[in-house]
Amino acid sequence: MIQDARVLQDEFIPREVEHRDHEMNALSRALAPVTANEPAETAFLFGPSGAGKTCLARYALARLREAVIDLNYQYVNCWQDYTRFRALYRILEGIGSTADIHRQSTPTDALLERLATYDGPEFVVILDEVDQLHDDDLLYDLYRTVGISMILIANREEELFARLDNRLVSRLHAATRIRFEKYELNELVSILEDRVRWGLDEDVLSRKQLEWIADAAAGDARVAIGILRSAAREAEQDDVETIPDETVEAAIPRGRQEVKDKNIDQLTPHQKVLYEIIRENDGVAPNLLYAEYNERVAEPRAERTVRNHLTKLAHYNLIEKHGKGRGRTYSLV
DNA sequence: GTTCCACCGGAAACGGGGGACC
DNA sequence: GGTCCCCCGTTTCCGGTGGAAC
Repeated sequence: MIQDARVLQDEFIPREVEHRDHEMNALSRALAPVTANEPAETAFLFGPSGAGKTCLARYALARLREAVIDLNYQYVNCWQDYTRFRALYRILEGIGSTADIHRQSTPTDALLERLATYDGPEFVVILDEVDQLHDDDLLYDLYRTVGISMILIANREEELFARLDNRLVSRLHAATRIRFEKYELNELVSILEDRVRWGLDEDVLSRKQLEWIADAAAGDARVAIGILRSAAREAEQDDVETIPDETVEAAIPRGRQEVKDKNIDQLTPHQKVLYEIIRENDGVAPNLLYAEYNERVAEPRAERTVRNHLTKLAHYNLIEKHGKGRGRTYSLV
């Protein structure tokens, strides 16, 4: 059944990217100066999750590396590396320059200094989920650093610009901005067809079944591939030659849940308790939520910290905040 | 329409933990 | 071993907001 499981993984970079020609051309134009050993234009990729932003950025750099012998690049997920220090540390990893840096004693300025003295080949940094950076100074730092080009990725353009200060906004307005839309049904189907062709036995799924999966994924490629992965895994265990409808049907909620579970796994114990309370009490009000949290946890954190945790849960797309002020409630997505 | 106040989130301070240096 | 410095999760403080109550 499964010939190459890698193509069903989220991190997989395909040999060709479909339905993103316009976006790919725009990104390639922005990166083109690198081929002449010049810094690329800053590129800004916006759009909903599962629209192929990260995939396209990685793909474009992979293509670029085929054309340019000397090129360094580094991928930074600002959701995980959200402080200035951590993001800089990750960036320096891209040029193998972190051996003597200690996470709890080296000053951030020392990392900046090291980056400033970098004189290797052109260096492209992908900052994914850039709106999650706690300190926007990092973007200034990188703008000022010679020899570093940036690809910035975020979900919502307006939200990001709203919190940046004017100097940065004017610079970013000059950047190449590339907007991604959700995939259309037929686009998702053809993405799935490719994955089946590259990774599974021939004809294990009918066109109709792929349409079904694509429809359930609602424009999100990550969810679509998650469902496909779940169905293929199940069918492999059952040792069948084609995937029956029942397996596809069962894989739809499971595939969605897998995407969710990946996020839940990254939560801290306190965040997991909050998620659990909201799961059990849909539409819970803040005061009740805090009270219940205090009940369940041995050493509860302050309310302000809890609010930070809730913001995090909302950003992971695990919970939703409804209403404002006294009308605020929390529920699962 | 006005007042009240629960709630939010920014900013700054605090303190734990860990490495460097003497 | 003592002291200093640094990062970072957490806490404290507080002004702004908007729905509820009057």
